[in-house]
Amino acid sequence: MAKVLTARDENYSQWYNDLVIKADMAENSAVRGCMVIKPYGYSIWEKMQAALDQMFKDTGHVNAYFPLFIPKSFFSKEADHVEGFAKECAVVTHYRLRTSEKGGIEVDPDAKLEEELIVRPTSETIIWNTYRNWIQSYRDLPILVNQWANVVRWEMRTRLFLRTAEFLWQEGHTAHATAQEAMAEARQMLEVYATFAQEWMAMPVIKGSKTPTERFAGALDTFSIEALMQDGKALQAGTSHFLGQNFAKAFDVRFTNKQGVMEHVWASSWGVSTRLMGALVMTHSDDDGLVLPPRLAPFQVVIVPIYKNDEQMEQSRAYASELRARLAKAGFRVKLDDRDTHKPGWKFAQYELQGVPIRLAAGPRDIEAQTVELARRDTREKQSLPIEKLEAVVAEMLEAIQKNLFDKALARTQANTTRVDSYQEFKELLDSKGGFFLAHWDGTAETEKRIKDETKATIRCIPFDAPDEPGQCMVTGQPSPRRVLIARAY
RNA sequence: CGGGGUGUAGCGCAGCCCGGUUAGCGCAUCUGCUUUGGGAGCAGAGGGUCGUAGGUUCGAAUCCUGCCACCCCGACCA
Repeated sequence: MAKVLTARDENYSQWYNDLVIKADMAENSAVRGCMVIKPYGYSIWEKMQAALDQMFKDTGHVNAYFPLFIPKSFFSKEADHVEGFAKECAVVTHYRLRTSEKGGIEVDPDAKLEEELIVRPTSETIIWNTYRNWIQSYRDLPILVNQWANVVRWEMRTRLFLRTAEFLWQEGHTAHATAQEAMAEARQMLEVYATFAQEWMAMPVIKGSKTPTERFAGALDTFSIEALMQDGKALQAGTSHFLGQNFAKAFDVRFTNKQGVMEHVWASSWGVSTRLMGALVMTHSDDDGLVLPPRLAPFQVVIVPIYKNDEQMEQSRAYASELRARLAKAGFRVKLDDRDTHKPGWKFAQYELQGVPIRLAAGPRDIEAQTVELARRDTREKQSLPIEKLEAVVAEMLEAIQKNLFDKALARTQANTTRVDSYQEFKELLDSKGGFFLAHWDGTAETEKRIKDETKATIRCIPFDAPDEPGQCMVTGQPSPRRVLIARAY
């Protein structure tokens, strides 16, 4: 088969770029740093959205929508927050164009905005400014709102899905009467993300707390799920934040508690973005293309009819069409590709590139024997299946694929997680093997910075499940209560 | 923003150093015939302001200057 992708071990990032484009997920647009998400890619994103949205609803959240534009003054109200985002904000300064004397159009200098508007890089400020009007009493709490939206962060260097100037995401913003409640919310939503990553994306993750330097701008505590990609680099797949009373104080959001005392509200926020698409690609796919977990695949099964002439074409199409109807009726997402404009071999390769979990092929031999050829994407196994077993085998196999993908990714993550006790050993293994490292750290920002400057690796998180294990910092020898997760990251 | 590179058909490239017929190749597209169980073959066809503006020259894709765009490597980041 003709290779259309760069092999992973030849050039991993080239492989990723090729794959996203060849699988028809997304492409670069006329706007620098912004991508076009194509229908196939968007369909995967819709599957993610649907699953997450249901999980949000199941945990008591409701959706709302806040403006794309944020008055500049809002940003300056929370010092850490403004500093965190100032360098990557797009700003709207004018509201009108006019015809230029030289032909074409130009910005009308007379249409300058009184107050410039920031295109949201995140919505804490506009939302907390709004919450002020919604909250007077403890009876108004909690507020559990999520929004699905686009945000803009003017990045220097971009990559499809992994880092784009504009991206799609959801951001949850909650308001609570107590710190405990807000913290519990942040922790709960991280669990939701971990469950989604593992059960839907088949992507194992490590849950933990960020160090103070890696914290979200304006948060008191940031939690994340970290996944290990096939090239040995970590990817932060979701975050939640305990915001304390920072935004409530900045926007003067207070409530009267049960004792009749005025208090500032406690907050959390949490989000995942289209970056999950990149994580999905880099977790399971191979040199022949995308490999999708069945629960997120736009099509779980694709059927390709085989024929040599018009008569056979009609027969194979009818046969395949029946199979399609049976599978659809059984509740599977199934596509019949009976186009006569492409040959079977081309279709096989294309659907492998697009990661369809199961492919069925049916031709004269199958009609004769009442069978169908079934091929599974993850293991490349093929078998001839009597059609009476179709629904049962497909159901079983989709579950097997979903499980196999997770098991393989988990085994890979575990095999590439190394406990190290010396800084020298860490540096050597980081270059030769990569992956996650569990090491002792003295808890200081200085040591953290030194590791980052010298190795480009960062402390990804302090894992929740790290056991108490007193030791000595691998860099300074100072005491450390437990190991932290370190890796080079996207 | 620093360093490097590239702009030629929808995509990928050659041609440029050393200026000179009608700018070429692969893939893709279109037509016809043969094909169709792993990315088909043959024959034919269409498609170009050579990034852009100026300059040098009898003559510029080719030489010179400015500008623009994009890519790669750094610093920053979900």
